Amino acid sequence: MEYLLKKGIKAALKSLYGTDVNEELIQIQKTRKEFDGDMTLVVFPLLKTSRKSPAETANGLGEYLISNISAISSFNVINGFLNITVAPSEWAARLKEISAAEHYGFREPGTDAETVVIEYSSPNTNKPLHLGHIRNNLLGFSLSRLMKAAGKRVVRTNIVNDRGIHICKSMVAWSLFGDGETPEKSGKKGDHLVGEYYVMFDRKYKEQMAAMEAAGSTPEEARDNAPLMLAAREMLLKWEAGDNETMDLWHMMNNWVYEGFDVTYRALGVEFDKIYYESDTYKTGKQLVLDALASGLLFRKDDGSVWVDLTAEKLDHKLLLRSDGTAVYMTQDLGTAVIRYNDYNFNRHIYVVGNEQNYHFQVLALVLLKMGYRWAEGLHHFSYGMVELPEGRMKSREGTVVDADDIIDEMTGTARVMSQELGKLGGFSEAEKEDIYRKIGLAALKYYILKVDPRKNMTFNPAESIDFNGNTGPFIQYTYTRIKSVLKKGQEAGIKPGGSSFGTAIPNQKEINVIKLLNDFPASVSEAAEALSPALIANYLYDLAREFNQFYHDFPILGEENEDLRDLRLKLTEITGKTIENGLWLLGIEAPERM
RNA sequence: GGCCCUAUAGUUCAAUGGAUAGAACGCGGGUUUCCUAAACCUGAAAUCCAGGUUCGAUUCCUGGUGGGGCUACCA
Repeated sequence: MEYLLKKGIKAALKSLYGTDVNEELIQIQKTRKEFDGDMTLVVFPLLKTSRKSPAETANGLGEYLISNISAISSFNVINGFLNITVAPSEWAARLKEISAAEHYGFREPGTDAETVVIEYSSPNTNKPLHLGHIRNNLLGFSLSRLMKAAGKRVVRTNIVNDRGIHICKSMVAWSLFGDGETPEKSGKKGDHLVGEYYVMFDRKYKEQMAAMEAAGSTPEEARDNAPLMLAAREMLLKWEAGDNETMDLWHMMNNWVYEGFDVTYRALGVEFDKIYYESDTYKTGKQLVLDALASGLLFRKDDGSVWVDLTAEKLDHKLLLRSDGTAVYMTQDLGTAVIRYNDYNFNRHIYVVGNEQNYHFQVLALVLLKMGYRWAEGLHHFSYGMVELPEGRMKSREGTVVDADDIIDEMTGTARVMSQELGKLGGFSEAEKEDIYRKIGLAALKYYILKVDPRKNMTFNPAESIDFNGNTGPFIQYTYTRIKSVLKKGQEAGIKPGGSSFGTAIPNQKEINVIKLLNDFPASVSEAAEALSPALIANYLYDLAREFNQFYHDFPILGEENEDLRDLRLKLTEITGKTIENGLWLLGIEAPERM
């Protein structure tokens, strides 16, 4: 419709002023609610062409459009804005078209579809997932669905940071103080158990340092020579040497963690197609670095460490291999990227990683390009802001971390309390009720996080918990369940939408408002996929749910006597339901039948 | 010090360079004979400061100020 209007305006300008105007000057936007009309042309950019006042120009164009385009029923001019009204019957026709398209808004991947690899989650195996990981997982998962809906071939991956000194720390602490504790014996979730030993390491290490300093050591000596640190370093060396006992311990503890992570991932509803482990990729990275060094692309310092010089790119020197030849983070990521390219031949690779690593990913792409990998141009760091608490940043050392499992439980619990207060779940079994509470609680959590512009830091206040009213996930779910309920009642009453006369009724303004939004859905999906922004979908859904509720509140649907009108409204309801369902799917939020 | 991100009602979030800056929570009023009141209606309340570009700036540019991040032989 917008395209039609644009064409019409171009023709109007040609006919009125005899000029072909650059399309960029024809700015069409949605008419703001407080004015009459559906679409608005901003006439200011056209004044140079018309050489007339804004009002005259707008009126001239309006007259032309109204007599040349039948779909346009009227226009008005305010302050240089030409508000154009599309005939209501035209909107009814649009609704009919929309209802005819089964999966409108979602595209099937063609044979020439881009392959997009999306890496997200990327946990360390020394501690449980926290609130920051939740934002990461939700964004990554939703992005993968957006990409899929936009017709891309999507590979969802996860890289597990399963090696390094930090992993050895929890292994050392468990060996020394664990007394054979296991998840089974303690009843603790595996990742939480391992996390406790990581924290214990840090605490005991600090005690040792304090004792050494009290005995006359300098802080540096204490830091480097505390028995626990020596033990952790020794264990890392043993690990790299493949020592059997160490490897067994490592496997055992990592498996505890993976079992714990799986529970959290399942609760969050996120999935992966392929999981990579740094313990598998770091060697490839090392080899890449050594090859590049041999080709003279890198340089070695006197102490034997290997560096890349990025001063030409306005960055500095970056370490790629330690003086003892071991790999660093960058080394592993180089290896992982190359392995992934070999695995999937991707066109694009999206890394969902926090913005504190902007520099890291800038360097990663540059180093790969320097090594001659042209595909590195397709690497994209999807950089999101941190989740802060009202007291400030979460710090694991200070114990101000919000645990992912805890927050999920808390949200479900809040949903349970709210639901029971409303008391609308009569006739459901306990298990069914729990399932609904879980869906609602998670929707609240997911929506709360996804509706925010990913680039921005966001504040999460666990004490106040999350709203279930207003611009929230449960509000959208609620709207969906109302729709389901109406459709069901209609069915029971034998009212079938879409009879032969469907499309003859003329929608009122509130109905048109809903139709307009439904009409926008496909564009919103591709826009959100383009902009990598689940927040756009979230806000779209809220608009739609609100607009629908306003219509729903004022007009009867099943009780409407006029069959054509009832048909229109039922169809409108049905399509809104489908659209909300699709939109929620994009956000990874479940749509309950009842709540 | 250098580099990057960010600043909007009391709070949490919106706004392709366009009209009177939208919502939600909270606060103040209302609306249930009717398909779900987790709803609907309604009131008060905001663009960090100073310049610049533009017919027009919350948006773009410059300079301040505040907040955050990076600048590790941690990951």
